[in-house]
Amino acid sequence: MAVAGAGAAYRFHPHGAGSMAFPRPPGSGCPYSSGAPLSSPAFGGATGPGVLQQQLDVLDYLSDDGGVPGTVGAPLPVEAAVVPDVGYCDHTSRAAAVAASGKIAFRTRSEEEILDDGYKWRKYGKKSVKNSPNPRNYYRCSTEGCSVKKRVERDKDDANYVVTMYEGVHNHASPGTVYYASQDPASGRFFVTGTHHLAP
DNA sequence: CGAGTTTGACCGGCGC
DNA sequence: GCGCCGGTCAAACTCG
Repeated sequence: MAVAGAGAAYRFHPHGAGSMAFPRPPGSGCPYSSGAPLSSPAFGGATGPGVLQQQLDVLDYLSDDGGVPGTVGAPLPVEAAVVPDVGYCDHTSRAAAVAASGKIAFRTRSEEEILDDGYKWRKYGKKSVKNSPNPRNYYRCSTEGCSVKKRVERDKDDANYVVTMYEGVHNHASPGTVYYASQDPASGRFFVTGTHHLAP
């Protein structure tokens, strides 16, 4: 896919989508590779003003039905459920389907299982699942009227990674967290280079 | 005391 | 039809 090379940054804004025109037709090109929202040059690992460097340093796009890594996909982890413009850097129909369904999964290298994505989540269940030694945790957006859910579990192959699956689209504004990511041209994987918590 | 978490029970979907 | 499994519910519990 036509993604800019190392250091090219993706800027994800929870409210940046403007309208909720979702989804954009696949194949219309990656809005990020064309430059628009990610013209922020402060990336490539640099921590710009207001950017909080966090421990999330690796992202892996996963499918929504089993977490098969490797597909170069939406570089949008946390904001995926918020910004409909997710998944368009992935030109596979599968990823488009994932985006269209409001489901997205990704893998994050983090010590923390709960990533601060700007929303408030309420845990409603925990279950150990087959084929994984780690339990899966179930969360619901605690905002009244919002039915977005997410599942969080440790990667069965590498406990250093947390697999998060979002389902649904928030119907409300979030306190706001902007995620910055860039892609490693060698591996094709996306890296979170920083986050920016917006003022409420 | 209210909000959030824990945890066992329950339910529905799916494969055999 | 049956059993397994993932997802959800809800009562009890914890914490601030």
